Amino acid sequence: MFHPIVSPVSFPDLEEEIIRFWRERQIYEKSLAARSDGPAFIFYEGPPTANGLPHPGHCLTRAIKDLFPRYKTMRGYRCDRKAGWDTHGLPVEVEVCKELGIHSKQEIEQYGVEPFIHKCLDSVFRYTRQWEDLTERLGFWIHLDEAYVTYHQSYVESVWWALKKLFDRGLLYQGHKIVWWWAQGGTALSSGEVGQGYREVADPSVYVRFPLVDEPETDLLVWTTTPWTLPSNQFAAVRPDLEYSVVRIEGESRRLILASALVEDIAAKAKKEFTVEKTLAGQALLGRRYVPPFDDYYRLQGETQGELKGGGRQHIAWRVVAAEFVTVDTGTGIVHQAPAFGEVDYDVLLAEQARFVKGDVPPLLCSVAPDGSFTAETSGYQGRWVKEADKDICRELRDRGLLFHQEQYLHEYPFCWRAEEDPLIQYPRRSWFIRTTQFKERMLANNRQINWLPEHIRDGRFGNFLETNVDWALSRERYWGTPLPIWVCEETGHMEAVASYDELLAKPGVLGADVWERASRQNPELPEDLRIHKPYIDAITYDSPKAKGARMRRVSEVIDCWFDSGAMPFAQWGYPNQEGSKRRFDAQFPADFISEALDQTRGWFYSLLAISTLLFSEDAAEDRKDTTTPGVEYPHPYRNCIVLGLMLGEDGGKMSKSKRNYREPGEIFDRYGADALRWYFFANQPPWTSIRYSEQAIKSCIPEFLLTLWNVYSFFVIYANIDGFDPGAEIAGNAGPLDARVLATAGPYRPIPERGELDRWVLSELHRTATAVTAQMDAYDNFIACARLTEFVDALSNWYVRRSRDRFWSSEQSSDKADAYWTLYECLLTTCKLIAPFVPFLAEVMWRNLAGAPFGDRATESVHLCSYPAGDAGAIDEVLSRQMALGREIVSLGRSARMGAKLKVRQPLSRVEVILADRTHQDWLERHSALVCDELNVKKVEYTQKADQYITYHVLPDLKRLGPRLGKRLPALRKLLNRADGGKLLAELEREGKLTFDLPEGPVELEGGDVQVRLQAKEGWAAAQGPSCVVVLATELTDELVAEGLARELVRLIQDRRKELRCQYTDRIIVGIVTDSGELRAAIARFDEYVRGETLAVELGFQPVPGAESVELKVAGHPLALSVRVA
RNA sequence: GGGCGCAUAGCUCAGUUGGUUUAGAGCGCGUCCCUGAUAAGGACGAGGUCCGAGGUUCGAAUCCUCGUGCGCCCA
Repeated sequence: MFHPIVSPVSFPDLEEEIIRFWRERQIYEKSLAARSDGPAFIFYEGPPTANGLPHPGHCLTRAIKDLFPRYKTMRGYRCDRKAGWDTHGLPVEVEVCKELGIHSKQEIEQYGVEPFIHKCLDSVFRYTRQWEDLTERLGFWIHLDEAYVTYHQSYVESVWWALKKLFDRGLLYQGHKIVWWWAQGGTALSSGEVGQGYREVADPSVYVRFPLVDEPETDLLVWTTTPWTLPSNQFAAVRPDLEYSVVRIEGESRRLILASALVEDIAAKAKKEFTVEKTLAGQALLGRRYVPPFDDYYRLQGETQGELKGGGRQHIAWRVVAAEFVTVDTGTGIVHQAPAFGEVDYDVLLAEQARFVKGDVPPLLCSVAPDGSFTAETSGYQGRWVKEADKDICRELRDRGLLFHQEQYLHEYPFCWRAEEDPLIQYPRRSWFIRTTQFKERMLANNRQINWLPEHIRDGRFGNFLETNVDWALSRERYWGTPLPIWVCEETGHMEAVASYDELLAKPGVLGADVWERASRQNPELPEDLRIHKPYIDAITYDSPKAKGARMRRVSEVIDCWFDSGAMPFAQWGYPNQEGSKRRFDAQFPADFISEALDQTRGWFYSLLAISTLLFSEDAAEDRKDTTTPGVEYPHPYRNCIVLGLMLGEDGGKMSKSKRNYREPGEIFDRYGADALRWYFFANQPPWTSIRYSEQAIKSCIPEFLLTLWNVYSFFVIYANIDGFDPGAEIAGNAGPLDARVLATAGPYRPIPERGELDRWVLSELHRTATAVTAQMDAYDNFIACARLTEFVDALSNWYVRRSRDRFWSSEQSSDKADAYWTLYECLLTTCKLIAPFVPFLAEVMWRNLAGAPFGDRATESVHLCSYPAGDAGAIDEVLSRQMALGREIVSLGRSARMGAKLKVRQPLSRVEVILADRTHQDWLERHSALVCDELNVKKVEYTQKADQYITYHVLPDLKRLGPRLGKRLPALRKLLNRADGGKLLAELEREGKLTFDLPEGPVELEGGDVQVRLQAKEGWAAAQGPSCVVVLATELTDELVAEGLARELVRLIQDRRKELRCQYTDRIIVGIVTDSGELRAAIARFDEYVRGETLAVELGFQPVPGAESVELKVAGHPLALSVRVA
């Protein structure tokens, strides 16, 4: 006996049961153990941050991350799944600040770094519980209790190991980074924060004269929107290939130089008359020296020259340089360069610095203090907030005759998102960099080997990003993060990187470890891992090897938390410090599969690739002083990467809590279940398209797929139980996975070729589906795989079961009936396995009943422990498949024709004629006439060859074949074929075996394969046409047919009545029909046996049934009173 | 401003290396069927200037260019 199915089904309740089952029986662990000898399929978990609640977007990521490991496991791979948590970084600090009601760094320091760090730690795992619940409820199998955690000492030490490697190879260096700086708060803002604060403001737009040194009567006309940066001017940039003009201004002796393209514009703006004296290329301006508007620096260094690497000497600043970014869209074509206050300006400085020999390089001039006020180097403005000084600077320039023109300029400018009135400024900060640019080509080569899904990521977004690689700005002037493990000698500046806490404590004269020990004694709850964090780690100092008595102190920075996550391939094992980590790392590198959303392109996808390329590339060996880590072939550290689209809210906008445009995951699970959500993710769109959250779409997955399959399963169980179909009794011993081989040992299980066509057909479709799904999943295409599964379940339900229903109902125990059971049983068992990775709960529920109920311990405990059915291509019967499809098409067309003629299916018809475009399968169809008759309720099917009365023939060229052969002659041929009589052409083709046409450029010969025949039904017939045939109905009705139609109508009414009376399936009834219609009475009398048989009526009379309620009804317009009661 | 992607039915989306004739699916809508899978199920139908404009080609939803709109990333 199978367990009876409770109706209506509640998928969420069933799923909860399965979760308990998996947990109690440790099915996940068993699924791993069962493949312990299998090849490895390596999966990396991109660590989420648990300091916020998960939303449906996270469900998508986690569902995809579950799907492929499950699939691969069933395919025999061993797929360990180690969870991970990202715990460091600015978002955590921001959360804590919100909680404390503070925001500047100064306020954090006032609050105290130590308690602040403790708060960060608390915050990190605030929502872990919700994440873990979600993970389990979604059916995401992953080892949560063995998760790697980025703040753990072992993890941090791995990161340190990597950083030390880079440091020792000279790949870690200090430089300046121009950041968006919140001067009032004393902190840099991340790009995300900056993006939030853009507002449109009016800033001064000034055109300033820079007189040339060697031609004092001529000025460069320079444009800027930040007058306060002028005191820090170092260069003026032009584009060498642009044309510049020297112009004389009406009524003035001085001349101006500006881009030719802008002469008219600027003359108009200044309302002056310009006369172009001569033009010259930007190239000719390069190297020309000018006098900057403010001379605090110029006074001291204006004449300073430095030695060039290529030989010769040049002035270090205040001359014209080349820059590609110069445009003539705005400004003057000559751009003021203050490298301290602009990223592109800074790049210009770096390029200049690179030209000079060490010691002579141009310095970075910065006349602004970190608090945004001018320093003493800007006499006259010292102490003033720069933005506020703009006006006075402009006034001074005008007074000194240097301001050529001034206007207002509307543009987007960032403000601090926490202090709306504070504009941000670009400002240079000392920062640590990783020399990734040196590895650009290797990263690109590595990237080329990665299988990106979708493909365009490789050369598109990600490839482009790598092409424009800049050195990784690693350090952050923050508190909660992996401390940069570099100690500096306070006297000599000598630096050392440290790779572990023990290594640090082993340094000579080490001091300060007691700070942690004291804190730990005071508060024993603090995890040991904190000792490697700020502020405790900062307290640790040791003797400098370079200067007696001097101390080595740690730099103050922490690192970018993207480096943390990018280090996970080795850091998750604590490599190389932890016991056994080398073995684990080697065995789990590189990953076969990772997946995250598109926003990780510059995040995790990059950090993984960059770190791996720098540390582990085969050809990186030349840059390494040691060879302890073996080089690895590309690609690494991941081979296949599905880049998920972003998930949008119900309204198409960003998912947002306040807009309530999505539902909490927990609620989705309770209403529809995890399988519905998973199927919605997998089956509704390729994973890389952006996906709009749609509750309706999630809901509709249930009837579209889950419930359809469930109904087939339910149908099977109901009748198997009624009939006593018991596979457990027919199969001896261990039944294991109940695959075809095991089923074949059952006595009544007949070899497939001996079974009926419908059985052979559905089993062929089953193998076709399994083969296709496996191929698609191997190619990481879950969407197409799901489409195949949907098609199969539809075919199983709406064709196989529907066509087989009476076989299950028949009362005799025939071999045909047994075939039906064994066929459907096999289909359901295999389908369970096929859908298991996608909808693991439903698959398990069905498996536990279909296999577990009859076999108990003799069957595999869980469907997830079974092997995935890869399908047998040899078991696919293409011919039968085509034949059945034709049969279904004929039926469909027949119904369409009935619709057109308004002849309901209940009205029997005498005949249907089918005209096939291609008669290859006509014999087969003729042998299956019964099927068509039954479906269409007709007495006879005829396959007509000469059907000129019903249809016209069109002979069409097979374009794919003829296109390449005929080329430009094709349109003429098409015209000819179009005009010709199709019937005659066909006759000729049949007679001659070929068709010959005279085209303008010579004759053309076509054979049968070059043309396709299309049929078109003529007007005036109850006909319908499809791609391969036309179906024509005989519409004339005899009295006999009408009577039978009436009888069928009556049967329906009686069945309705049975249902209203809540009759059991097996109840016999007594029926009375009172009617004045002679026609109806005649029909009943004529089809008495039929009506009684269908309705299980033991009596069928024309009198009211005593004791039964009589209901007034109509059949085809004939009124009647119907009384029914159980016999 | 730059890069990447997207634009197909009322809605959500497919559309495989270009193949013209009838461009598909689901939902929704309309008409109907079935009533022994039954608080289900099914059939049929209507609905499209494939964003716009050029181009390549015998042939373009598909390839190219430009434009428009939207999204993401970066400035």
